[in-house]
Amino acid sequence: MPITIKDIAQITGLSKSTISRALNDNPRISKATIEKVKKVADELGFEKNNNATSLSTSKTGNVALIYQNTLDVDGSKAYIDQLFLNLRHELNKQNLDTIICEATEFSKNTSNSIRLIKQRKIDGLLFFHASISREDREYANKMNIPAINIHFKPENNSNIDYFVTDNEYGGYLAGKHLYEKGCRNVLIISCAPNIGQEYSERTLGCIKAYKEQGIKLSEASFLSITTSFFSGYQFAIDNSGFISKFDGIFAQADVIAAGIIAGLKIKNISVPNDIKIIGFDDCLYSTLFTPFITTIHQPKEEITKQSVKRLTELLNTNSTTAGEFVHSLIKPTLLVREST
Amino acid sequence: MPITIKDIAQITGLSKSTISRALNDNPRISKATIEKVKKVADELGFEKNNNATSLSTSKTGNVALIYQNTLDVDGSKAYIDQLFLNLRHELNKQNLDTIICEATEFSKNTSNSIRLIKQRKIDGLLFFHASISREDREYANKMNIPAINIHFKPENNSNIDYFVTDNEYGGYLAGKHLYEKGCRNVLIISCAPNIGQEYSERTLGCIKAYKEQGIKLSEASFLSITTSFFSGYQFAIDNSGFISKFDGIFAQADVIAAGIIAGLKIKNISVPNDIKIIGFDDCLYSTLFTPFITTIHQPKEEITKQSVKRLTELLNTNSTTAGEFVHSLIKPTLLVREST
DNA sequence: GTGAAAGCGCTAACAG
DNA sequence: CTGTTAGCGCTTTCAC
Repeated sequence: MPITIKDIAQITGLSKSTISRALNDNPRISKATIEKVKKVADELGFEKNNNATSLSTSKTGNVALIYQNTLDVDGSKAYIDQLFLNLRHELNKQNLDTIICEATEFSKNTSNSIRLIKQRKIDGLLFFHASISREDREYANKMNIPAINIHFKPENNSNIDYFVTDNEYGGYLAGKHLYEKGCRNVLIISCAPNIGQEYSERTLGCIKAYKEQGIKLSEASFLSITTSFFSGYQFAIDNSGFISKFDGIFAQADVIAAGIIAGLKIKNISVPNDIKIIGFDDCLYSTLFTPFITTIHQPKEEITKQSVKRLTELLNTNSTTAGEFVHSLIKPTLLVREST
Repeated sequence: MPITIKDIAQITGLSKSTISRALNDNPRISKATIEKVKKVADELGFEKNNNATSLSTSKTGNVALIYQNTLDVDGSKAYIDQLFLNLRHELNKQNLDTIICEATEFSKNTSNSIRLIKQRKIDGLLFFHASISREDREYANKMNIPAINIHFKPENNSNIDYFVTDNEYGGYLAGKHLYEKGCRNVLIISCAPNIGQEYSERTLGCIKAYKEQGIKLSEASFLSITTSFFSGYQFAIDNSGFISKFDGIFAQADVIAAGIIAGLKIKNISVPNDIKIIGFDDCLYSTLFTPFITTIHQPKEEITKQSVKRLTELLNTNSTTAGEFVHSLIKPTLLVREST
């Protein structure tokens, strides 16, 4: 029923191999033949059977997007789905289809990425995951399947490419901005849990910015709360006295910043008049209400663009990542709105 | 390099076909042989080359999840990603991998689902889409590829299975609840745009509930705003006078309900004391702050469970949907919180 | 510049 | 219960 190169061969009076070559723009085939073949193929609405192609070339045109089983779509990770959307769009532009999959098979507790490689369902891997197992990475390397970490720096930096936000620089930008807005006594609110050190790096950056100005931030002003709107809200209400001793807050997630602002409103503490606050992420929470939140924009466009570029390069040149891993920290940017 | 059934054949001294049969639990093979073969396969970490299997069986073990190119992940569709997460999890349980893909290829403006079918990359289709083209549906039917619409009722109901929230019933539940809470003068806020009629159905249900009580809601109290937090917020602030003539609001999306409550707070109108408000969806917006929002819970668990069940049935029995389409309206439930 | 034939790794008659 | 053989639809030597 579905149409094959054999059909095209019969119609054009050429052989199957010529059809195959023509469709692949093989230079040994004459322009005229190529055009003729493609014309017939188009008219018939022909598409190659991908399984047959994959069987002989070992290339599927698919990449896997692997995410954590525990992925929290609400709350802290509000911006992830935009990243995914971007990513699939970029991949599609490169004629790649995306198989999206949890890291492990729950029932058997076995690795989905290893399975996909073994089944020859994919050509490459994109890990959106803070703690990929060593086995997964090593198997991909061994099998010559390009693998890239996006957004999360893997706990063991060594043997995988990654494209990740430069969190320390983001923290630095936040600190510098608060300083420039006149804040001299800053409260730093990190998020828990701190997988992949991203939050401590943000803290570090902020400290650095103040150090440059000769100000040493006190350890007493670093704390950490759960990454949710409500925990920020409740924190502000319960600790308004403590908070009002500061003139600036660096909340390391917009969702927390939004919660805190809402809580402070209840306590009649005005942002940015009484206290300034800067968030991190640039996700939906930063523009829920007024004041819109000044924040550090995660460079998700750059992350997707660069990682897809790297991936397609590796796929096209058939080269391994092994031996020359790209570890890229991508600089986020300051986005000034109303809360500072 | 990768291991094949040929290797297993050599090791066990059996033929390739016996290995193939044993791995597929063919009843003609003895228990003993099956066990032996599987043991060796396990020890070698063998997985079948899916391309080879697909080529001979025409089954890939993949399904496509097709979504609208314009999918808005923030705002109105906050609960979609939970649905997707659920869906992939259910599919994975059935040993199906998910290829996730936009409906059309932007550059060529051509259908991705038709391409995937032609390329033999998938066995079935899940459309998360309000307006699938006729061509897509018809091609799937013609090629005997099961296709199912989830969440959205297709504009032309006829020739595709669907599993969709019973929106009219949801509206009815909302109306009934407001009535029981004493509201006699209700404002209905629909969302724009109203693709797939879902919002007008919610309105209809609410009207019906009041009609049962002998109350005719006035057309003057039906309006429609953009589906975003801020538009709800601004609406409330700009129209607090108008709003306070009512004792209840049915906001047909939680995100709007949340925005309205925030706006009313600014105007010192208290929810639920001065006015009661019920939302729709049960997404992250309904528990951002106090008062937590009473809402209609979209039955996403049931939608995913039922549609995956139907899909796997069709895949396993190799039957067509054609001629006996399942059109399922799944009842949402009332979730009473603090705003009513 | 094009064709014949073998092969990718499985499955499925057919045979015994 | 197991083996032999052909075939799925492409690609790719090798030949001309």
